[in-house]
Amino acid sequence: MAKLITPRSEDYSQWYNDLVYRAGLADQSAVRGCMVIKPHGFALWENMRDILDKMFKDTGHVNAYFPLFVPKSLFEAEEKNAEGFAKECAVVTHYRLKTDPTRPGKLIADPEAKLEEELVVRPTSEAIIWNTYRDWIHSYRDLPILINQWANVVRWEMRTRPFLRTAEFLWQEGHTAHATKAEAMEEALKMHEVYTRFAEDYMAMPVIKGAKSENERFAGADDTFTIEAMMQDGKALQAGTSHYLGQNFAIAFGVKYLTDQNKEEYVYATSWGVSTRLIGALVMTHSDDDGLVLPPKLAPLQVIIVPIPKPTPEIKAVADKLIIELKSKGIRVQYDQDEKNRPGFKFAEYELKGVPVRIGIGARDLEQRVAEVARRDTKEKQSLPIEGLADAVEQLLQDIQSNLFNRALQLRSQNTHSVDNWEEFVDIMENRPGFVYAHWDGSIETELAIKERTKATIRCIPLDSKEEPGLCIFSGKPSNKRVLFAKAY
RNA sequence: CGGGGCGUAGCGCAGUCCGGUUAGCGCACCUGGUUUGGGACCAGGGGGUCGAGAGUUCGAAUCCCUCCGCCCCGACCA
Repeated sequence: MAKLITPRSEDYSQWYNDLVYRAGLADQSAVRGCMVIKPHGFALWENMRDILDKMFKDTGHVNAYFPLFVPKSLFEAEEKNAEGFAKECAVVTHYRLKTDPTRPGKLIADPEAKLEEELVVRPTSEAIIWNTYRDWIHSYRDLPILINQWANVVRWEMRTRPFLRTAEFLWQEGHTAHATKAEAMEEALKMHEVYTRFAEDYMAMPVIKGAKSENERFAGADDTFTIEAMMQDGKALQAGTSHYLGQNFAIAFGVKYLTDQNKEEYVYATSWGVSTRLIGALVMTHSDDDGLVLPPKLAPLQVIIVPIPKPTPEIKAVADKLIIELKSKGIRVQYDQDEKNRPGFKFAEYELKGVPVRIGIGARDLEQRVAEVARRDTKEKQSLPIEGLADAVEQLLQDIQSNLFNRALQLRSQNTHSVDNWEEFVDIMENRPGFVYAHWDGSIETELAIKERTKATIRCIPLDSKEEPGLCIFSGKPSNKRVLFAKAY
């Protein structure tokens, strides 16, 4: 049978594309830049969404929903935000179609039905939300407001890649309002921490926590906190951001409240989001040439039981009992009843889909009361007694989860360097992409010059980076700490 | 928007340069049979406005013109 997936070593980005389509995560759509998220991909997103949603609720947030369309006049209110997103906005100009008088059967936007005010399809919702918050907030007693929304947004990108960058994507966006700067900053950092925990504990994806440089900051934010992950090709992927917005939006939309001293003050804001991009991150962190490798905590299906060579009543009886035990432990498991395909085909198929554990049961196994247990991450197989198998599988799933994290962490360490001279910096970026900790003089000019020459950008100023006197890798000017450089997705 | 590539069955492709019966192959699909511990085999079968439009010609997947779409690389970006 022909190889379905381009090997990573041959062409990493083709490998990624092949995988996304072959594993049934997504399909191309009739709309340029937009994809169809197929059931397997959406199941992953649902698992992510459910876990994140619980984490948000546990930190005091509630969900709401705001409109897809933003009147242009609102959109332009916060200037930096508007400017930052303006060049990638889809705009609704008409509200009706009519048949084309010159081409029968064809439709045109009805020139009589031009909108008086054009509507921007939200690239993010700060504008519409802060316009609403103005009406909701009058007193310190109305604060804080801790709202999240699950939504789609549109950013008209020139070049798109499935999950990593699409014109329309699904995400969540938290928008909070606070009485004080300290409280808003605390919120921004708290959600940054939530994202970190989600990435590391659930996605098994180690991340570097840091602040964005001014140049890379969210348009309209005073501070942007990011989690940056390393993909298998050594490139960085921004996996989630949390913004301290200061009073920028409050001022732009006139959102003021009275303090307990009856003094009028502007509100402080945060916003934070992660998107379906995380699915791309997941794929590029763990998967291999045989297909997806999914962390058990997020895998739509955690255990598949394959009868060998095909279903029999005897195997089914054993499988049914095992399924009851596994399900009672909250494990997502299925028994493959299909008679058409042979075991080898099924093995390949479940590996492609990333199912963490496969249990093979055949007549030989039944005689000895054992089953063949195969783990997706290492491809190791072992024969284990059916007695107590559920416990062993539960343990194995945990092992896989932590092995994936450790493996990713190891890959990151191997490709992370501390660099003090420009030649070495250039050599790494050109020949063995990875994370580079280097001194930077803090200026935008230097940052842009480095990007120009090497394509590497400052991914973040790590929160835990130590004060350490040094000289800027590019300008030679003094610097007091290292920042994280990498080529980025 | 620049540079490259590609549109022929659900998918992957050959055929196009040099026009010529009924447009072909692999995978997938359907039927029957034999198989079955790592992507089975045999036999039979279904499926095509050859991206669209216009043109040249006795005759166009093939030549000319126009248009549309997609993919990759670059600029932009979560």
